[in-house]
Amino acid sequence: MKTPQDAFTTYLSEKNLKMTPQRRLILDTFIDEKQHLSPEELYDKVKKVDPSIGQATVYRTLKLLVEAGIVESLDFADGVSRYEVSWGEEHHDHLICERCGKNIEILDDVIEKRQEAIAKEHGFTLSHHKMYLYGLCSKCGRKRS
Amino acid sequence: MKTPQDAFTTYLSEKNLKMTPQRRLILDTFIDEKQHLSPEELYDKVKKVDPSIGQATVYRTLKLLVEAGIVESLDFADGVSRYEVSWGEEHHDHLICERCGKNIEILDDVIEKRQEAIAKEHGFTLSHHKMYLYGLCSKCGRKRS
DNA sequence: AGGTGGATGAATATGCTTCTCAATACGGGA
DNA sequence: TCCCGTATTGAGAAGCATATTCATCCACCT
Ligand SMILES: [Mn+2]
Ligand SMILES: [Mn+2]
Ligand SMILES: [Zn+2]
Ligand SMILES: [Zn+2]
Repeated sequence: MKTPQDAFTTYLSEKNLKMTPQRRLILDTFIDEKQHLSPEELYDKVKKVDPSIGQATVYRTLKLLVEAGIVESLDFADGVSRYEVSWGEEHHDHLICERCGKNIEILDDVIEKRQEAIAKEHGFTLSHHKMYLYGLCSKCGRKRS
Repeated sequence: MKTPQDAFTTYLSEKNLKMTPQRRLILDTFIDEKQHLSPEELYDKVKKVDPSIGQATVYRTLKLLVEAGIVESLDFADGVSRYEVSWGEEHHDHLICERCGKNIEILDDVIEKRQEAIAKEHGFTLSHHKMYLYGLCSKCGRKRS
């Protein structure tokens, strides 16, 4: 499978857009950080390599990466949007501790199949879904204040 | 079971807060509209009855209603927060058409049980979850542009 | 009546995200 | 190589939903 970088280059040229040093740096930095990053956090990382970069460019590039199907946007309901590199990765959902923020990636075939079935029952063609499970992890559950 | 209004009154007095005409009007209006309302939409409805009401009061009251467990906040990824009255209603999730906005409430026992099981496997105590299925409804799917 | 604490509306502030704009970089053709 | 059109960029301003501030108001108790 193509690397995310190659996929991005391909996507850009298809749209008559250009691969630039800034875009390359932003994607490379994102891939290095295997995390659920907010635009601001990614901007901070990128600035360490190229302090002249503007945060508008980070927002714009994230938008492009989502359109290109290389990155997915997440929603942990913590006030900022978050992203993760999804290219070449298996789909998964998230189990989140509301106290400490611990975040576990989960995947359940039974659920995924039922989601498809439910959509079909209603005549829908499913394009994607979001599922977030919120609760307390074992550590935080014990010392519940 | 208590009505949402009674539940709200109870909650307020427990917290040494007061039931006011504004709060009563906001909840009554919300209950009349069996919809997924945004704060702005609710504000517009309420203003028709009492034009002197402030939108800060709508935001504040919605927050209280969520805390009281009478209302739930939703996230349809359309740029605004949305709410629905959940008191006395069965939990459900949503199936959303990305083209026309059609919104179907769904509930699947298999999924709900698996969610609990997954959380347990990871030592989590689940407090709640969000699940949104996005796609195209039968109408919009046919005339795909 | 006077006092106390919550509630309110208008205005202002906040925080994340997007847009505007002038300057710059790039790439293909003369 | 120079020219030209287009895409890109960074800085700052603007948008937009939501939260907060603050002076006033009101309900209730003594
Ligand atoms: Mn899933
Ligand atoms: Mn559910
Ligand atoms: Zn935890
Ligand atoms: Zn539709």
